Amino acid sequence: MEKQTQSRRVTINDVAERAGVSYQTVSRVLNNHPRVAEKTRDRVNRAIKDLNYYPSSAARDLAARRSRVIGVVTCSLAYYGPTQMLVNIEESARREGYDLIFANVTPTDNKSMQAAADMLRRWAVAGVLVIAPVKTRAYAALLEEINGIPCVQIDIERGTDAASVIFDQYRGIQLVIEHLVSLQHRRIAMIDGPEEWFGAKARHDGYFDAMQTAKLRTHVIGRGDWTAASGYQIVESLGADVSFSALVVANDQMALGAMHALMKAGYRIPEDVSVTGFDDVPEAQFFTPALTTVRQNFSLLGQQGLRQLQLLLEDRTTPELQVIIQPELILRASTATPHTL
Amino acid sequence: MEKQTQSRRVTINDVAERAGVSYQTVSRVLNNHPRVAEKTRDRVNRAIKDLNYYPSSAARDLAARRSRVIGVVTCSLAYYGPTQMLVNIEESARREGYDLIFANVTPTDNKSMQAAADMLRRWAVAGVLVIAPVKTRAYAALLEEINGIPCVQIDIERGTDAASVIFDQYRGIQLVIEHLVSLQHRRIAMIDGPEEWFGAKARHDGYFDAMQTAKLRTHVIGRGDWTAASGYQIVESLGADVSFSALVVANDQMALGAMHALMKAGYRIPEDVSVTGFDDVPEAQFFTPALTTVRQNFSLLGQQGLRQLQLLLEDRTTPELQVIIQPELILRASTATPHTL
DNA sequence: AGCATGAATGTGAACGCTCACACTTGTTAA
DNA sequence: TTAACAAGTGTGAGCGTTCACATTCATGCT
Repeated sequence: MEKQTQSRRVTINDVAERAGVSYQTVSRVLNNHPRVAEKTRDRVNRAIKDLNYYPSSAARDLAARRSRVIGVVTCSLAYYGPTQMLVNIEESARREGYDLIFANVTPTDNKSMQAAADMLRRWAVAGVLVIAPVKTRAYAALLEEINGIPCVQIDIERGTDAASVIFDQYRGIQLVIEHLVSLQHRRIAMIDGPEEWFGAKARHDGYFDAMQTAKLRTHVIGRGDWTAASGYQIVESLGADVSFSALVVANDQMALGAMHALMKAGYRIPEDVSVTGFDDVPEAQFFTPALTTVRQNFSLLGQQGLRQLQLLLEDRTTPELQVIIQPELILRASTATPHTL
Repeated sequence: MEKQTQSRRVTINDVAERAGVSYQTVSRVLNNHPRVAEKTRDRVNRAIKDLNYYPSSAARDLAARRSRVIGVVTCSLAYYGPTQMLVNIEESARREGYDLIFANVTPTDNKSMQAAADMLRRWAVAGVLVIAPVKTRAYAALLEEINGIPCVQIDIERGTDAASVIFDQYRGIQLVIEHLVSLQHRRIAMIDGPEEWFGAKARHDGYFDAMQTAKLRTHVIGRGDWTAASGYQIVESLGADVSFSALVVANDQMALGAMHALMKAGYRIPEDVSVTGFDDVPEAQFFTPALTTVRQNFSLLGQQGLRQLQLLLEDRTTPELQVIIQPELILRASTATPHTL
């Protein structure tokens, strides 16, 4: 590795000169073109190493009129789910040789959406992955704005007529209800998540339909905002009116808050009330008591998201429009047959 | 907004033609050059809107030989801290008009570091923010590799001789010890975080020095890996040997696990044992009992990180090399004067 | 021997922008 | 009156690549 005398950038021409070939041959080596003699290839790679050369992505994208950048639009990175999605998408993308440019948006903020769309257009990204767990006008505007750019939506409404990857959260809650029913629970209440979230809707619907199948009365005691605080408040506001033996909560954090409030009110878990969560955050196992919950495979989600996008990029057509990933019920200590029986 | 007949990209020339000016004038408008007549500016902006024009960032960066992209290198996005840092950095960067390209690395994995360095060089980023809470050879290699690119390190060793922003975690733990001492605790034990993490070291040192100041014996009962599981195991492995009235845990998750194990062994918190955490994750308030912990201002961290970087970009010199952000003690229900007194 | 074939390499132009400079005006000061 | 200046605008070149095509050279076939 030589030091450069000037701070001028090392270009493909410098490499070509050193290797004694034309710039085009260097370009071929860079792009793994098959018709380069082994010997030449070695010589070029040698020169690249020696000069400490890095191809300019900006120049490549400009000249090739296509980019190797994927845009990721996320929201609500404060929550467990979206963060996991981002990390796993990044991993998949890097493995496939894409760079990631990323924008975090506020689902209700048109400004942030416009900024994200601007960025995606300016960089002429090859494709976009939008994590859109919420239904808002701002999201619709974003999708409209990037119309024409291959796009896969993550964690969106089931049945959406667009390339997407989702978890089967509806089924996830059904697994929970089936489990509780098998434990002899008959009075099963629920705490919903925020109305605008697709996931909250799916979990709600799963509860309703499973309860109907089991011929049980539904009882939604409140709607939280995913935070432990809201779960706590909903249970606390119930006062002495805990007329259920099991409480199905739409996510782990709210379940934590709910358990906290139940125990404060003198209820034992699971002896008096069983509680379940959703997401299986890493801490759930160590809540008191350890939480029965539903696990989602984020790694698979990331992979599938990128795969869908690549299919779109290749032949502009997807075999399955919506990939649905099945969740897994995780049994722990917060559920049991009620003692009142 | 007109539809284009061809899918050819709208360029600066198209805008120029429509506005009846030269491309250079359009460029001036794009870059807010002062010497453009108001009327001309309006006409150009009009044309931009009409044609739905987005300047090509790739072309701009190439021509200008400088980029408006900032690279962010993160690690351990599974944890609360790094995620918060990323989100807040993104917000600050966007506000200042930078785009963010991002790479998540594994601190021990040289491959991932090399991939990150590659990306940063290929994009000729204006600057880099490295979240480096761990001391590893791979990180050192990364910093070496991007030598020459303005770089601010986040959450790094105190006293490091490089532009950086950190939390005063040493002081944070001291606040905890002072609090416990004021509650009459004398046998205060600690659970450390993983050895390679700067934060774990700072928290450990803060404990040692504060205990010495209070003339108390130190007692480290174990070293966890930040997970609730490890906190649980450390306390569980103690068996009946709980010879302390207060347990200072290096983060909230491990504190959760520790509390779980303590309660399972029949100890009441805080009556028998006080427990404290660190980070103030959103759930900490709803642990059972609510956790006394230390809060860190991530928003400020993001702002300061970007500000440091901008100073580096502007005059290549920083007034203060290391910005230190003070933490805040959050008192909750997991600490009290011990009943044994 | 002559010629098509394919592998390996080279050449000019283009991608969409910014930079440095040059050019037109109209206004001000000597 | 005339130079000097500043405001506003335009022109040529170049950033570091890839693309389409052209060229060279060895090889095998008739």
